[in-house]
Amino acid sequence: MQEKLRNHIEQIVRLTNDEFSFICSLFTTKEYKKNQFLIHEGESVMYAYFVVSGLLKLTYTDGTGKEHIISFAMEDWWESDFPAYFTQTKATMSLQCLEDATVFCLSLENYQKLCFDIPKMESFFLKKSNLGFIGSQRRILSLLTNNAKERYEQLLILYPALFQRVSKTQLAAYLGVSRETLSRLYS
Amino acid sequence: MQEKLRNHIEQIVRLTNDEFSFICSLFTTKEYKKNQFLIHEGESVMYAYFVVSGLLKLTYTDGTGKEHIISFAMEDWWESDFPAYFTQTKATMSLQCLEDATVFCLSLENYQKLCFDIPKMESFFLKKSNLGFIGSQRRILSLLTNNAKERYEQLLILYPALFQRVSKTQLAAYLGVSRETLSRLYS
DNA sequence: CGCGCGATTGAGTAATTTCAAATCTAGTGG
DNA sequence: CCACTAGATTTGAAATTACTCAATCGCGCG
Repeated sequence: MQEKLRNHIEQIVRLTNDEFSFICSLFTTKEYKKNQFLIHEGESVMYAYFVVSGLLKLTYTDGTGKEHIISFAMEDWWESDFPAYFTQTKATMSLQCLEDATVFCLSLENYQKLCFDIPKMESFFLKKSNLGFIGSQRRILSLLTNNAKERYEQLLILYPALFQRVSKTQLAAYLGVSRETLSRLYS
Repeated sequence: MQEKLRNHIEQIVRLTNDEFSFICSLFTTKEYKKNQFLIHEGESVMYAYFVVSGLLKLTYTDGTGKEHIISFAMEDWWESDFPAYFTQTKATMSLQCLEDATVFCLSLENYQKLCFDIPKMESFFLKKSNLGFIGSQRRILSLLTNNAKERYEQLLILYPALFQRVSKTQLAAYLGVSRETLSRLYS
């Protein structure tokens, strides 16, 4: 199972067996059931998570109680409430399972140790972070530029797998429209 | 003038004089006048820019000719069409001066050299990238959660300086509403 | 003075939301 | 095999919000 993480990292930097053993020693493994929370709004954020299997959603609940989905996290994705993780403050978002999931957990302390002890891992995280930033900008652009229907179709092209796995209600919360409007779109 | 860059970097990592001299040797300086383009859609993206002074906007023009502002870049900000910069492909965005500007230019080659030769700079860029990612996520959340009026007020709180420097038309293009709608908001 | 640019206002139109009701679907137990 | 239920999805209709297009206003500058 650790091999999944290794393959993932080695798509960007090469690792020796010793290095990878060390890396593994800094992660713990956890299993969650559908609907369980990995991060609960208002509580401390202990870990960043690497998703081995399953599907998560990162959400924010606004003042009126409406839930918005900042991102989905599937296999091979990293996810956390990063603002809270990096600053060690309370979560403003929640991270919850849409399917049973297995994740590797990395504490901030171990993240820093990883960066410090294995410079290659710092390169790895830098690349990942840049890609994450670029992805977020693409999403901003999509929200600014496209209407709900176009956003829906873009998402369908970008992540076709999602449509088998999440309800339209969840997709609507990601796209930023009401589920009724989304339902009326594909006519 | 280089001191601005040094201060900026040293807010995150400490530098020796030698290190900083080397860093400086990898940047070139350029001056632009208001309305000039640093990056033009469809052309190659040679540099990432550190803004010494002035104000830039990163824009995307959609199929109907409407311009959307992905971000403003003021003093001490890094900006580029990063997707095109990192992959050395043609720009899909444009970077243009809203005010006369002085920038330091960093080629991708020199960026990589910087990361490779001075690991501290890799740490610096990782931290910056994480902050950029977090900022983008905040913006996504704001677009999903808040209506135009709330977004306007948040922006006002976050970057009060912008309001002295940018026309309402530009602000509207950033907030994702028409300038007429923005005009009607603050009643 | 008059031009040009940005900001504002008005009126009609289009898109989206909200709330409520109806329909569909998968799983359960009889 | 069928009835039943919970959850998700769809539909309807009214209300709200934002957009477009056009006209007007305000101001600085040659």
